[in-house]
Amino acid sequence: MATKIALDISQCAPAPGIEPMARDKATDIASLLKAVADPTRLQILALIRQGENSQACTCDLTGPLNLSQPTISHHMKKLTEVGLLEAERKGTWVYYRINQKLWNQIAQLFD
Amino acid sequence: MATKIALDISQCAPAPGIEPMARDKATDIASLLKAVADPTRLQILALIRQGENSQACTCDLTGPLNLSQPTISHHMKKLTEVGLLEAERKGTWVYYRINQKLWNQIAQLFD
DNA sequence: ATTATGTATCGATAATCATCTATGTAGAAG
DNA sequence: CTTCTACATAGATGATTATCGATACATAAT
Repeated sequence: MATKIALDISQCAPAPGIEPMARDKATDIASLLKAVADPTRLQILALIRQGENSQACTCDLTGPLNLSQPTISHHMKKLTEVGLLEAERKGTWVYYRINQKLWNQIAQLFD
Repeated sequence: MATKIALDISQCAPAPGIEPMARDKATDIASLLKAVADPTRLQILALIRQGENSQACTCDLTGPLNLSQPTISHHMKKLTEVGLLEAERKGTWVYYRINQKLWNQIAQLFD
């Protein structure tokens, strides 16, 4: 005798063909966004953008942000590592500029 | 006899009138960006955007992302707390949609 | 050489967080 | 009422990280 199979229509059935964004890509984008997702670094970026020639050195930032020089240096490294800042040494100073191309690419992530 | 004062031109002298972005504002923006700056949540958002009606429920995501249900639930909460996701209950399911207005505002942060 | 200024690195610490298992809650169906 | 499915919450844990003081490195000036 044939057993009746309950056709359970109310099961969660995610679309089988749906593939998530590649984990590597997601991790890369997350690293970039993580660099920006910090209040101090947002303030740093804003200060650089409004600075003369859109650049600034570390010592320009410790005062306004009321943070120690190693802390600022730490943030500059984070932002430079992901390519969002570019550094140029001039004498004792190191000037940081924003990588506009990468900056624009962030905006495009949210189109 | 007048003493000669050394005019030390090579001191770091940040522009005095420069005020940094308000800390509260920076913290708010950082909170929003922190919610997005995670590989799993980026995958979740991408899955929702490519899903039917641009929405998805939790059980649609555990499979493709290979994560436990509580972990997915945790991420949904994070995204909902900052307003990036909106939840609607329909029976046992909870459907999540993206808040397009806020999504667009993120892009405008990088104009 | 020595000193002074700007920057980077090191080591430590406290806080945040992504993930899990276990458990609780809510709605639907028998 | 009991059971099943979907979702949420609690507690624990290991990893990451923002910050600092101390110290090292780099460049310029005396």
